[in-house]
Amino acid sequence: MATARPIPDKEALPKGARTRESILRVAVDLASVEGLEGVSIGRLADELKMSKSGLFAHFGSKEDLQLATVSAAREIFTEHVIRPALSEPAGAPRLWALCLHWVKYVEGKVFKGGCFFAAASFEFDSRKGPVRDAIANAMQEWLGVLTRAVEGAKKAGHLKASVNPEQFAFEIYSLAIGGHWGFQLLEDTKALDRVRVTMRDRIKALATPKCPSLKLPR
Amino acid sequence: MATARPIPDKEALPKGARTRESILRVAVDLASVEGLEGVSIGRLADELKMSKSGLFAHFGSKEDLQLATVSAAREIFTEHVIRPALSEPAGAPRLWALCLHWVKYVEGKVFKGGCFFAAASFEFDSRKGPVRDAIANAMQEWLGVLTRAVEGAKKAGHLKASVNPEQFAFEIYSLAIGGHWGFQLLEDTKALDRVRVTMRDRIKALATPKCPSLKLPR
DNA sequence: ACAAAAAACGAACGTTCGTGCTATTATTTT
DNA sequence: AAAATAATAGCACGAACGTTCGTTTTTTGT
Repeated sequence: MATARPIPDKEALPKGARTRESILRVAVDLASVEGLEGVSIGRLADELKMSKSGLFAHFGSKEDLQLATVSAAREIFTEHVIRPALSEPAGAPRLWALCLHWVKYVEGKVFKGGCFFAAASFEFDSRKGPVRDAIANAMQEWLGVLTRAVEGAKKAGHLKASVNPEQFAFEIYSLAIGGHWGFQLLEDTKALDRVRVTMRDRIKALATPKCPSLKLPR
Repeated sequence: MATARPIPDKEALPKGARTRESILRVAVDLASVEGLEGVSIGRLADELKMSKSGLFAHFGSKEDLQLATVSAAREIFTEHVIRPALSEPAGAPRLWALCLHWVKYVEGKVFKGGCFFAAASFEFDSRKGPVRDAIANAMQEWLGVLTRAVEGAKKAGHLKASVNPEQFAFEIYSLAIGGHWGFQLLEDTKALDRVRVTMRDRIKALATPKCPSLKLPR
């Protein structure tokens, strides 16, 4: 017979998976502040009020924990930046939405220490191994999303035919990471506003008359 | 009487200072790869074939070692990027020299793991304390150097009067850090070439007819 | 050359690191 | 409700961490 409760809406996941998720949610936050290598199992266990060994059992090793953390961060990133932009029409609006959502994602402290991948990228950029590869992979994909958005804007006739999508996607990415640096390290509260303006200026400089207007928020 | 050796040219520094220097030279290299927090005293001592305690005595604490490492890195950065550019005439040539020397400094692996400050910036960007402040300070100065170079280029009539120096300096910085990311993390060997081209394009887009030509190396 | 000072060492400290085990609880499934 | 399974806790390990201390070696100034 079925369970007496007619509302099986929530928590269909088994206990283990739920715990795992909450561990990873704390792990990504911690990693964005202390770095991925700086997230120790003991520290993580304290934060979650569980035993080191109990937590450890969810992952076979520290490296597996790091890989799981990277992929958890990837999902959160997709959720906050990529997915909302994909619901915008292809072309300049979608490209612009990617920019705006990225900035909002940093501004809104989705991760406590700013963008997880900004930290992880520069932490692992001269190492070897699967963790570095996972990070590089995620970033390659992100750059790919940006590149395709630029291509889409070209196809929609919003950007000039002379635009090089890889080049321009890289430029936008650079502005994003530069803004992150100004915001987080230099504590320049205006940094992210300026990034939005600069991004818009750059898009407009390469736009055709067909390009719809790009609105700054608020 | 003077020493028998008539060539007292080298090593006027006392022993302690010389050792300290060689420690810090290894420390910055190691930090550019493993991160500043990742440089352990034991590891550093192994690398230099000296005892942990002997090395430790040169610095009162790990934090002091980190601060010394930051300022050693700062000197190396100045030597490789800022000083050579200052011998160029103020204006677009000096701004362009800053760009080129920065790229060369990354490309030439002055630090084993790429730019020390790229790593350190993103490692400490959401922490507190004197180490973070020292890094932020150095980066603020670097941004200042870039900003003044843009101002100089405006004054020389090489850049349009409409150029906002802070804005444009930030843009150049962003391209630099973006290039570092492509080069180090994505292992894109063309990344730095593309950065040079993009930087030149951006300068030219804001240049007046008076602006001298900016040559790409090789 | 000798005495004073500085530098380097070796051992030990208390912690924390990642990682095994073996129990003991919770949760599912029957 | 009982049996089977999964999740967590407890404890211990060897290694590495930053740091302290007393001793020995090396450099320096006279």
